Amino acid sequence: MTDKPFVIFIMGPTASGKTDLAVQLHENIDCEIISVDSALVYRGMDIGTAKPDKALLEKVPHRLIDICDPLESYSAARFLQDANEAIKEIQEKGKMPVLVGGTGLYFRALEQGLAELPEANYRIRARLEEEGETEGWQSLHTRLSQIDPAAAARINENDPQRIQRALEVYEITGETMTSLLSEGRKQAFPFPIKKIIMSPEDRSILHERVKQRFIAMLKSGLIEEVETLYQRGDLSLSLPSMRLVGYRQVWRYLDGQTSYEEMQEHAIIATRQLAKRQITWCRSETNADWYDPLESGILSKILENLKN
RNA sequence: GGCCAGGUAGCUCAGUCGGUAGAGCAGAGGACUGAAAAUCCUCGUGUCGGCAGUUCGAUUCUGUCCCUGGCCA
Repeated sequence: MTDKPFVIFIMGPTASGKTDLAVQLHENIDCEIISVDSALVYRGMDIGTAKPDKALLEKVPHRLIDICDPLESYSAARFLQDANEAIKEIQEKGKMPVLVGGTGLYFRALEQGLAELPEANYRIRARLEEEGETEGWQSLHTRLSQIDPAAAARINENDPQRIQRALEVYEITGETMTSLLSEGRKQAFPFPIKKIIMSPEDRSILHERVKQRFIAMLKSGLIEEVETLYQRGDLSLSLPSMRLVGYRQVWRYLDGQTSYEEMQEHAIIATRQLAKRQITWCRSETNADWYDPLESGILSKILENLKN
């Protein structure tokens, strides 16, 4: 429909109807879909991540779904590489890439690039983790403030994950995170982007959808899905995959730490909070067109919009 | 019907030896560079169940009524 190789981003909170829109676009324009969602990459985690079902994926393939085992951890950097590759392939076929998902960091990494930082080193992380547990994270924060005062000022002393990362970067490279970041982001996105944000105007509607969706997940066998993962024996709550909204709560329930009712309530709450964070991320997007999924005739508006 | 324990923020509760009250959770806003569905930060006025009494002053003490739970009939 156009000669310019632009791409479409469809962003928005969980349960907002992003996937439906992507599928509708697929029916109307010559495009292929790339998932931008850190949760959909894991194999065997279908119900709890509200992944499009097999039949739909058959009809409308999504890239970057089911690409790693729950034992692995995916990352923004891997996404950047995978997504760029997928975009290239799709464009070579003369089609338009449509990227749809809820992971703000991945969209931003793709659009603006990432700085040249070292990749995670799990040996160092494990050691820092242990030091954090025994000495207290405040103590590691103090250590960071001696190495990289600017990073320590930016990172809250209660934020173990970022303290750990900043120390890790220094241990691997001998350079501070601040100085590496100051060199700037590499490989910014070379194509024009059409950003579409799907988000209900009325938050309470999103809350209700989240609740109904989780109840439906339980009915379709979420407990059994998590039980299969639980019984593998090699997974644990410390893994990113098992910390996902819903999985974490069901895992604790299977572990006997919470009742069924608590599990359900906590999972719904965690999903609401996720949606809120995703909306916060969307608000900081520039040049985005916002649509309310409850509004009628969105598709034709968007198709019209894409012509310009 | 009698006795006992309660009625304080959306929820669970703390507290005020009488000077109109604060935690956790929820919720809202924000941050975000190889874990991001992660990890953090900020934000607390509510007829202290109703009415009356004592008092300069009552959410706090007294009386009474209403409601909830428990025990006894």
